[in-house]
Amino acid sequence: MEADRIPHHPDVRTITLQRVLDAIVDPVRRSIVTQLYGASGDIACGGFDLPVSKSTATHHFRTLREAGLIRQYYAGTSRMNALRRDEIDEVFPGLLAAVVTADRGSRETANPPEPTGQGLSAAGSG
Amino acid sequence: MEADRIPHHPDVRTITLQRVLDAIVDPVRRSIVTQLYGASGDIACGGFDLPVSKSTATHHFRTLREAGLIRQYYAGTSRMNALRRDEIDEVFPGLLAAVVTADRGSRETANPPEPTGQGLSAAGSG
DNA sequence: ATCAAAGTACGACCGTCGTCAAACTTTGAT
DNA sequence: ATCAAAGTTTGACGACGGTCGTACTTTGAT
Repeated sequence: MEADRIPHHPDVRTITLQRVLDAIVDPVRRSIVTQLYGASGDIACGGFDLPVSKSTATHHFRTLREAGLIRQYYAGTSRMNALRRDEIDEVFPGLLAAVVTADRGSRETANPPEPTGQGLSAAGSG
Repeated sequence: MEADRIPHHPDVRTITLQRVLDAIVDPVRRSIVTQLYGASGDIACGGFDLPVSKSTATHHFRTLREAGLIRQYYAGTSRMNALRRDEIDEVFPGLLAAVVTADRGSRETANPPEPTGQGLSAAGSG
């Protein structure tokens, strides 16, 4: 049956700052949020670049959903993820934008991918 | 000796988003930040309203300091705490403001002090 | 009907973190 | 010199959470 295929999503009024922070404090989950924030549309669970196993990823998506940060729905066998951007911004103005902006900046300087190479292509940092 | 009385403070350039979020995700520490944000000046460790023991408070202040969120200095036997507001806003624009704003709103609706009687009288329970 | 793909659910493991009490240090007042 | 106030340090404890592998479910294609 497809009963539990419609997971529970918290109402926007029941979203708490504590849960939102608990969600985005994890680097994997924050990466998911950042990827969704910059994407043009929704993304399937398998469409993210994540350094964890599938079962762990499921755990993270569930945490994000229960915190109220994402909305999940099925499309075939794929589970799509949508960022609840406007709703979050309604209850916590500026929070998501500030975190995503900070996160993007952090990833620039955090993953120095061994510039051993001679690649001059787009080495622009700044 | 007063050597270790000058605790280490990270340079603003070494402040990371991960540490900042790890710091403010804890409700006690976030409360400290919020109180500092709304204060007119610096506050001694003992000047905060915190629901934990002194040793635990020390631990939280240290975490905040090492994350780069506060600056600590002595004034007699009291250790003063200053929010590194401008510096944080420089590296993570809007983050502190968004979190503090959200936190204030949360505390409003988080401690419903038994609104049983819609009385205008402050039902002080403490 | 069969099979592969995409996720989920369930335990288990283990490190981290928040918590406290007790002992200690430094400072300032008497 | 003595004492109190303000924090710190240390060690211990317990809970929570991120991780994985395995088994399972649902869907869509053959």
